[in-house]
Amino acid sequence: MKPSSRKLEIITTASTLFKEKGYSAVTMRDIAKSMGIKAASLYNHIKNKEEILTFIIISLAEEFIEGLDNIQNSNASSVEKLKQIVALHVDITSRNTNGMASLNNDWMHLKDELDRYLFLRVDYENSFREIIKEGISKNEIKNINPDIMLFSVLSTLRSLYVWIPQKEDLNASQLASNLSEVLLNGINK
Amino acid sequence: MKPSSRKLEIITTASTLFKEKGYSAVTMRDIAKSMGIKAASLYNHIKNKEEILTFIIISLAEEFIEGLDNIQNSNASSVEKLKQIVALHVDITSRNTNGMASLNNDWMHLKDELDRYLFLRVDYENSFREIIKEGISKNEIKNINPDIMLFSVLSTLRSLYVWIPQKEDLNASQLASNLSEVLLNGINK
DNA sequence: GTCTATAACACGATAGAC
DNA sequence: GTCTATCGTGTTATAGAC
Repeated sequence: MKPSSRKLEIITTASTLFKEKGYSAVTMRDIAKSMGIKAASLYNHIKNKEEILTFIIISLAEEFIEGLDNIQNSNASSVEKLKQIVALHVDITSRNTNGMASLNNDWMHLKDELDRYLFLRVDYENSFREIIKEGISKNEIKNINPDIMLFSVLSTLRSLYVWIPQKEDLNASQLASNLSEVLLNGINK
Repeated sequence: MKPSSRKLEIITTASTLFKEKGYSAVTMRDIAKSMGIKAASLYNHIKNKEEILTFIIISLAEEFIEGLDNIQNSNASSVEKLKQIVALHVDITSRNTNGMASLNNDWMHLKDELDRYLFLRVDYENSFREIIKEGISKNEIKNINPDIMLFSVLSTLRSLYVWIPQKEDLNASQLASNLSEVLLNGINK
């Protein structure tokens, strides 16, 4: 999908508002007011409110799937793959913190594309889990319940959108390497 | 605050719905329908919709503050304190996963008590950060940016409400000890 | 304590002028 | 491409009967 520039403007404006108040609490009038136009004018560029949310969420979800596929098909070690996943999340989130809020919190308001989103999410988690399991069997990663490790790491990565805007002094590669250290080796000395 | 049993019933019913769709997307009619009564009847027990959200969030926030105070004032080592914080989150979240969803996602819709909530949250994060810094100075914890460690651990703990209902086979103490291991010592072998 | 009825307003979306 | 005007519906909350 290649939206026109005006449509993109609507989407980015909406993303900012969705992050602040959540999809349901943001009205078409809110979005229009932020752009200095009337709500009715929005419908010359988009079909309805849902289309805005769908675009934000699905395009991000696809970016994650594509990134993980590339990592999975590389020859790197399991630990190296995990570091690349951390970098992937830092990269995508840095470029679109507002959209990441909707991906995390507003997906349940999807209609037409809800099933596809859920499929992509399960697919992503399964691939991630496989990399962890592969690391366990290759003796690179501790033999703890893989679900607990997946949950712990993924929870942190999914929360990056809250934290990155508050820490603009750290650049992406510094953040990714520090975060990899903490997630892989813990905080205990 | 000691709500009547009927009021508590409204609050727990609302919590379930708030977790599924978020505060803004849940109507008074939805809550009433779940209880088998009409929306107007709710107002015999509560002042308005906001009061429900306020009760859910503030009582949980106070529970966390009280728990962290107890941990902070103990004589345990820094690492031991961190393990106790993990157990605190597992405990509170296990007893009220629905309410934790609102605490995490719907706090911005508070009105009268928004400032107090924000104060409690900053207070909690500051106390948590102090325990980490104390651990660094006592050479118990790695000398990495404390904010990154705080963010990483707290993000995982705050996401427990999503995960605990899916893993009912693990009891609280097992989960807390496994999670402490992963958060403190990482997943790398 | 619950009901019906309704006030007062906000919502998403459309029609048609410019 | 934006506007004004408006439709049809959904929303919180209240009034008053039972």
